[in-house]
Amino acid sequence: MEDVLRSLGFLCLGSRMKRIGEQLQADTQRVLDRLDMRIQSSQYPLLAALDRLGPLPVGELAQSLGVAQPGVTRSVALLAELGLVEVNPSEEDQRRRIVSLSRDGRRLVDQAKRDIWPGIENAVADLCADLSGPLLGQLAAIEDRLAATPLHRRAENARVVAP
Amino acid sequence: MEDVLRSLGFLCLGSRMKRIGEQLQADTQRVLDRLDMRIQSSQYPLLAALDRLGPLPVGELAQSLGVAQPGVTRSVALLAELGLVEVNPSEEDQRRRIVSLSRDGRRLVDQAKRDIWPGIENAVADLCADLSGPLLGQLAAIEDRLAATPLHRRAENARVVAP
DNA sequence: CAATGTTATATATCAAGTTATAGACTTATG
DNA sequence: CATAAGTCTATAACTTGATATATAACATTG
Repeated sequence: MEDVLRSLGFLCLGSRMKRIGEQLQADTQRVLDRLDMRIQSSQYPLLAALDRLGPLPVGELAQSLGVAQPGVTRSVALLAELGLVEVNPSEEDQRRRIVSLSRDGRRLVDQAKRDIWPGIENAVADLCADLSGPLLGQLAAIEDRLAATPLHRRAENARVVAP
Repeated sequence: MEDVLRSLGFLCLGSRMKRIGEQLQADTQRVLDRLDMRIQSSQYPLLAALDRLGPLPVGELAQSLGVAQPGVTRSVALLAELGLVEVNPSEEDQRRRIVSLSRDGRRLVDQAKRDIWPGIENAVADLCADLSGPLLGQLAAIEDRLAATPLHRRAENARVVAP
């Protein structure tokens, strides 16, 4: 069966990148599920942002993640519910709400940085290894490789190779 | 403000590709809005699939687009509502419902192929022109270029260059 | 050939993004 | 200094993807 998005090339590049991104996220989720993590893969970037940049107001968090503010408001509400982040009003400006990692969130991030993220990063790096040339060709190669060996298998192998 | 997804590299490649895809779709939508098209940019791949492959049952349509079947069922219902596709039960197998372009759908696709898609394709090709090297670098270049000159501006220019 | 299993589609629910807008607070100005 | 304008966050409504499951039609088999 012809892959129409691939055939259409640049015309549907947006749909195609979205599709690849979704598959990567879903595969990553599988890896996390096996490790008994209780949050969605899509929440990690927010936690990583707080880890890298320290406490941030909602708007700057959205900007640093490159998403719209309401999405961050919702994610923050969810993570606060789980006890992974804390939200405090800013002292200088009562409109701003400063988001920071809670103790549990700190622990989760530290564990992820040590035990989980390296494996995922290696798996994705493996997936993209030795790619070069035009973008569309690289995307096709990624799709083919993912179909041949899903990410969670690569994560296992990668973990063996990089202890 | 640091772009966290970019800093995290392979670890968040899925989120990042999704983000780029969404921006491309949104920008494409802007181009279409200006041209008074009444459907969403995300529906075009389905119409293009029917155009390329002819009438197809729902499942094969999903497969050719690389998305899950319920998404196609929903899109088809929407496009049928708009009168752009028709759905008929298969004769051999009463479970299958064959989707095809209606007369209006045919006309829309023909018009799009003639007047609209080339401009979009050129704009995206322009966006990706002269890219080479590692994937992450190309993605960063695309993000930078999109930020500098949004797609709808490129579409205008591309149309002038390629009559 | 009835019962069981399989397949195709529809439906329900969820997730995570979007835009538009409202409400609270801050800043600027006449 | 009161009011107007602006900024920050939350909420509502929508989009578009996903998975899980129900239903209906077909296929197989004891």
